[in-house]
Amino acid sequence: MSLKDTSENANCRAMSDVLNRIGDKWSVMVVGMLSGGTLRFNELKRQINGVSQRMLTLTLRNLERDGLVTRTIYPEIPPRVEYGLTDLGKTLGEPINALWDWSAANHEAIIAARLAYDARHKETEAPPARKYAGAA
Amino acid sequence: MSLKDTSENANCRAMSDVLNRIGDKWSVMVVGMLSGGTLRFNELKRQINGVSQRMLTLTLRNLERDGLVTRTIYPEIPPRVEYGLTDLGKTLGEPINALWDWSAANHEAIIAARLAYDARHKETEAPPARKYAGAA
DNA sequence: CTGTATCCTGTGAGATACTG
DNA sequence: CAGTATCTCACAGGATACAG
Repeated sequence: MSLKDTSENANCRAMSDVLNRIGDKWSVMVVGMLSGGTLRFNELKRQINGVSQRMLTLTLRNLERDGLVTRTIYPEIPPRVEYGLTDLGKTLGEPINALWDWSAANHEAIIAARLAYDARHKETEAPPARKYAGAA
Repeated sequence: MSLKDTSENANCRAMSDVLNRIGDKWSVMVVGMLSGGTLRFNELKRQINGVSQRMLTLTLRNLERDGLVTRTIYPEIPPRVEYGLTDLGKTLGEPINALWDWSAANHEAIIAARLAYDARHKETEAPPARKYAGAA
């Protein structure tokens, strides 16, 4: 199925749906982390630099709900919870990896393109504090 | 390069950066549309169902800035502007397609997982308004 | 340790109106 | 037709405090 099918809402919605998960950087991080094996909550939190407890919890819940991540509670004291990828989660790892590779391969090109673009438009574009053209 | 490298900030940032573009559904749509050939502004607007003029403009600007999309102005009356993919944009199409395929293939599984999850948690837990912004 | 509830802020994004 | 500017609202997400 090609990308051209916006009118075909079924696929379009599927993609949007998945994109909402993929596009979330924390989800991607979590899937990446867990691809190396199961981890506990705080292990994840430590390894994923910059994630807040709240976001990690929400991310994990969403991933779990979508059937991508498993959550195993060990009713001990202190409590222990381990997260891992489901089979579905593992298959998702592949397209994500493709994207990761693409990013690594082309990030520089993008940066360069941005610089070029900005340079190109610095001449054309006017300063930010310009409201009306009243007097000047 | 594996996904495991959050500590390795270079790749991590590259990924985040790219993800910010990929994660945006309009960007994905535009790239998808343009993969079939160049289109004019309003052609895009019509074909991408639900996009506002504003968002389409912003999306196109970002894609152009990132070197993924070309913008060609024909100084006619009425004005005509055509958008197309750059080579870089085309290469991006491939991982995106992989994701698209994954979505198509696994969307049902995800839907099912969600239903299962919701059912599983309706018994255990019974909070109707799960979002904090709900009742206020 | 593993979460949930709350507050607060910035930003994303639609609607609308105007310009060239 | 193509695009910019502005207003507005909702929501994502960080910080924090509390609970099991």
